[in-house]
Amino acid sequence: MLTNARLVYQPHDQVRSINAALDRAHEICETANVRLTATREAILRLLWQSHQPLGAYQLQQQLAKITDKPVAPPTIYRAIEFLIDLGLVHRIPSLNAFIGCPFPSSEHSNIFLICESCKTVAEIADNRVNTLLETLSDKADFKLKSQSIELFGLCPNCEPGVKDE
Amino acid sequence: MLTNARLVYQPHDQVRSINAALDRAHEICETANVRLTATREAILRLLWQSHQPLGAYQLQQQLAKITDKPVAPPTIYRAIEFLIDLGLVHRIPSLNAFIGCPFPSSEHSNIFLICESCKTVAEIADNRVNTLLETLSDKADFKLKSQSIELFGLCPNCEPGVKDE
DNA sequence: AATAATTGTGTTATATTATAACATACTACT
DNA sequence: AGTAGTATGTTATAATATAACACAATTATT
Repeated sequence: MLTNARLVYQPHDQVRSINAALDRAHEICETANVRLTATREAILRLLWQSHQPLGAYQLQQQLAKITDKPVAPPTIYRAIEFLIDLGLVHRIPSLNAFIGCPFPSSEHSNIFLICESCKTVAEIADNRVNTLLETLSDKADFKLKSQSIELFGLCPNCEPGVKDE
Repeated sequence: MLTNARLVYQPHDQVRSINAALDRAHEICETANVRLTATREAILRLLWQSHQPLGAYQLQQQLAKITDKPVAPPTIYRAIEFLIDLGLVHRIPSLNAFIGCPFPSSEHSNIFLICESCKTVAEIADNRVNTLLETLSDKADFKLKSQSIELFGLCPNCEPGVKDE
């Protein structure tokens, strides 16, 4: 099981992990022979900085603060689409919002743990889930291509009494 | 495994199954002591008639054809909310659309098989998925409450060559 | 280096989905 | 019939997303 749950739920060295992730993103773009432009990188950084998923218009506002050159929705959506295609960002359909992917290289289908209280989203990838869903799809004669799995509940920081070990 | 895949993917006696389902819906409402009004029933019927999920504004259009008394969006959304609360209808977040639930009494979490070609949606409920997702949530110290599982791919009618047995 | 081809962004307008707020009507109970 | 609760009507608008076309930047080609 691959997950960023610990990172998301506990304090850690954000700056370092984001810089490492951005380096990784640049590599990925170089390999794919596409450009991680300033706008795209800025949006990716904003998404990685936030453990809450951000909507397109929230990204627009936050960008405006940084660059003081306001950017219109189409640009935001185009950048998001670009990042999603590379697997660097995911869309959370039930929230109409986007979140940075912590392990972009993985081909696993991703499972999102969405905290209904603090809105934090952690991510899990697990092969058994994929296998099981494949099996079920087969039984229904359904040719599975991709999937979106969203789990709603309470993260350890919001679930009272359980956190201490 | 509980599923309506066969019903959805193959021709069958629609009228009869819808009437049976509507009877069932009336029972459920009576038990819950709530009212299945004309508008609510009409929307439920439309959703059950369609194997494709319908958006709120599609429902509005279709209602207009039947009743020639046009209904505004808030009414549509209110009816949908009512039906969702009773478990008679589900929202498909990635499509911003709604679909009738074939086995409303079940407490199982539902898995949607969304055909990317014909947009037909079948539904599966399977306990092993629930169990597995529970286990994974536990490991991440996440208190699971509900879930949305959407599978994208091709239904047997759209997947070339596979259908015949 | 100049030009063409490709890719990315700006800009305007608008489509699509969803809800807020308040008024009116309907239903069930006493 | 009167009243409380529930449901719908109505108007306006919020929030999310995209179409269409112009312009700019980057890369490739000669």
